[in-house]
Order: sequence, then C-alpha cells, then structure tokens
Amino acid sequence: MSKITAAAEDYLKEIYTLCTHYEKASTSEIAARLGIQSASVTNMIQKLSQTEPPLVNYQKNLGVTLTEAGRKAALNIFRRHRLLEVYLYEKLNYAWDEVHEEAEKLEHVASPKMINQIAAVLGNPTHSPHGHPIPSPDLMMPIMQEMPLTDLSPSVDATIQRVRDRDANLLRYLAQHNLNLGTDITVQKKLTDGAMHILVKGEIHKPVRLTASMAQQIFVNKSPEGSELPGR
Amino acid sequence: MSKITAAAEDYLKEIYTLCTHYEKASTSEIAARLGIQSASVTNMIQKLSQTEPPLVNYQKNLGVTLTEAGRKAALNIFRRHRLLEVYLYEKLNYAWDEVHEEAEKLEHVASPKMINQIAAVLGNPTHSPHGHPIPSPDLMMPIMQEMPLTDLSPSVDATIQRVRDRDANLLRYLAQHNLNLGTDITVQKKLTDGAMHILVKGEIHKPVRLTASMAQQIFVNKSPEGSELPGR
DNA sequence: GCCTAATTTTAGGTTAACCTAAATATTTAC
DNA sequence: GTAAATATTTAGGTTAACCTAAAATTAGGC
Repeated sequence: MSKITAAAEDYLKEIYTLCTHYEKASTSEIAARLGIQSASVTNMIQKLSQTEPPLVNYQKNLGVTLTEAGRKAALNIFRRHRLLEVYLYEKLNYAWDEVHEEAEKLEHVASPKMINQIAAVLGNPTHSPHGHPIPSPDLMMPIMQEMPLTDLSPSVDATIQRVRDRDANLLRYLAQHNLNLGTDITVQKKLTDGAMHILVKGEIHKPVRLTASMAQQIFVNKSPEGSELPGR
Repeated sequence: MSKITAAAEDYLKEIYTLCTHYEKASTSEIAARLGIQSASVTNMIQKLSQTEPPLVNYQKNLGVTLTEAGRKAALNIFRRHRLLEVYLYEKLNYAWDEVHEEAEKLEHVASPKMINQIAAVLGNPTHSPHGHPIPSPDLMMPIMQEMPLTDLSPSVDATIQRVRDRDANLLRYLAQHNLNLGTDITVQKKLTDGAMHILVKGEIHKPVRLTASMAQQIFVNKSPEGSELPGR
C-alpha cells in the first residue's frame, strides 16, 4: 500500500471512466485523454500492475482494467475532485467552467481531513456542479437517472441533469444561454447532422443552437417523473 | 520567467527567512531546514542562480541571497501559505497546529484566482493563525511590533503576538494551556537554563512551564502601549 | 489468407530532484 | 601558521514521469 503518485491518480481516473464505457481501456485511448504518448502509458500501466496490491489488471496487448484496489482508489479521487469542485463553486464563487481545472490540482494534495471538513461544511453533497455523482465516504457511487440529450425526442419536457466538465468553452456557452443544471428544456428541432435547437422553459428567447458535439456532452431526465434538482 | 517548481519554492522560502536573520543563507543551514543533503542544495542553488531572471545571488562558497525577483517570489509564496492557513483555521475548523502542514502542500498548487477569492472571503487578513504577517497583494510585508518572550522581564504584562509554526507539538501544548494569540501573560519566574513559568492573566491556574526552546519560539508585545489583537 | 494499417510495446534518452562518496575550501583551535 | 574540523562543491547514481524511434503484435480489407 505505498503512496499513489499524482500522475498515477490521473491514470486511474481515466481508466475508470473508460472502463465504464468500454469494458477495457486501451493504451492509445488513455494516452489521447491524458494528452501523452502511448509508450508512456504502457510504461505506467506496467508499474500500476506491479504494485502491492496491483491497481490494474494488465496483459500485454490486451487492454487494462482496474482491480478492486484500483477501483477504490479511483472512486476516492473522484470523491475528492468533485467535493472540491462543489466547494469552489459554493464557497469561493467560482463559475462552473472554472472549478474543474483548479480541482484537478487540489485533488492530489488535499488531505483526508480537508476532504472530510469540506464534505461536512457543504452538508455532504451528492453531485458536482456539473451533475457528476460524488462517491459516498464508503465509496458507493450514487446512481444517476439520466439519458443523453441526443436521445431526447422533440417537444418532450426534460431537465438538465449532467454536463461533461472537460470543455470550459461549452460550459461558458451553456451558462450564457441559461442552460444550467436543473433547467427545464425541450428540443425544438433536430438537424440532420445531430445539431439541435433547444427551448428553455419559461423563456421567450429564440432557441439555443447546440452542435452535435455539444449535445453529446449533455444528459437529461424526462420531466414527469424526475423533476427534482440534484443536490449539486 | 519560466515556472518556479514546488521544490524551488521551498528553497526560496527558507532562503528568505534565513536572510532576514543572517545576511546570507548557508548551504548547510538550508539543507538542515529542508531536511535534505547539502549537495542537493548546492545543486538547486546553482539552478536558481541561472534562471532568467536569476532568483538568487550565488558565488561559490560564499552563501546565497535572494535577488529582487527571488524576494518577490518568496513573498508571494508566504502570502499564499499564510492566507491558506487562515482559511483552514477560520473556514474549515482546523486547529492552529494543523494548518501549517496542509498549507505547505496547497501553496504550490492554488491558483492566483483561488488566493484572491480566499483573501476576499476572509476580508484580507494581515496575520496568520500563528501571528505571522501576510504580505499584501502588492507584496508589502506588514511590520511586526514584537519582542522575543525570552527578553521579557518577570512581572511585566505582555500579549502573545506570534508563535513559530514548525512545531505542532509546541502549538498543541500552548493551546492546551490557553496560551493563544492575543492571550495576556506575565513571566512569573525565569530559571537559569532559560526555562520559565508563565501566568495567564485572569486565570488562577498554576503557572505554565515553558522550556528554553519553547520560549524561544514565542514573541510578545508589552501591554501598556500595544494591547490590540492582531487581525489573524 | 495475406498484406497493409493501426496499435502496442521495447529500447534508449531527458529532466527534476533527490542521494552518497570523494574532493576541495574555509574556519577554528592551539 | 598549520593541522584538524567543518562546510561546500563536484562527480556520479537513482527514481518518476515523460519523450522519440524502432520493433512487435493485432486488426482490417478484399
């Protein structure tokens, strides 16, 4: 149980996210997402598979998955990261497009005590400012009830539940057009290339245009049943 | 003006403090205070003297001083460190013996924006929880009016103004005996080895014993003139 | 099924920040 | 003033985390 370095923590996070999507995380995908060369990834993965206990399952050319220890470590980092995001947003007046970058650095140095205090002061929030679930202190991940905005049919009422946090420009654009977490919306029109026009409920403004790649980063909840705002 | 690494920041802080005491900082003193080997210090100093602009003045075997750029950088780090300490103390319920260690890590990653927000939320404090002065945004260091407790004559009323922050055990001991910043005290008796007995004003408890090395880390203000509490 | 393309790994190199051991300066002590 | 003690620097080594280039493996196209 030696100390996990900041770099290793970044790998674990990416492997976690990739594995929720694809079963196994490939060397080149990890490299692309971390913005480094695949050779470096192979290298780190080999190290992570030789720690005691191992953090990843690795066999040459076959992709990586997390071990239970690796999964726990990853959940812990997500908890830290997302609590820090909420804290910056709620207590230090950060905008939601600014919190990710700062949390990315703080998560590697904040002590368990600091994370506990932050969670306590915030009242144990369950979701980040972008709607990502925050693992509980015993590392259980809250279940999200959501669908991709791209799957929402026109004229159906829905609420914005989650937005990916990597693209600060997107987050700024959404905030500018009043598309925030909890905002009720409808798809007015879908274009053939995947772009769409969105109507914000209760506003008479002209519709907000979203490109396909923007829409892909937004997740919603159909209104009738699930109209509660997540705790942020 | 390339980026100053975390390790370099630690060197600059130590060189700053040593230079306020001794004119020049010696390799071995820096090494002792950072808990590393002198050879490593020589190495880093040579690098710090070759940056553009140089951060330290260095000539073989003659000790180091900070350049103006180095001094500015050091003051900036002290500002960050001490603001973070106040923040942890005031907003996250840290005890004063816990803040130093946490701030030591956070200071290297907190962005200028974060430091600004923290300063604003706290109302621009001028002193750390241990009474150390916090450089202003334009890096002016508040002037301290204080004397070493070891210089205080028995029976003279004084107020605790500053305590060095490196020794968490000392800080805990002081807090346990109600010796906090702003506490009014008197020296009851000085022993020959430099130890002393302290009376806390307004308390009927038996005197608090301080060893010489403890007393050396405490700084006070004689009461008549300067009885204001520092802003913390 | 074979060949090309893409992916992954190996091999060797770089930088930052430490280390130890040995060499060189400097200071102190008598 | 010289020898012994102390301080500083040099030289060479280690580890973490990246890199590039080349070799090996796997996958896709027809």
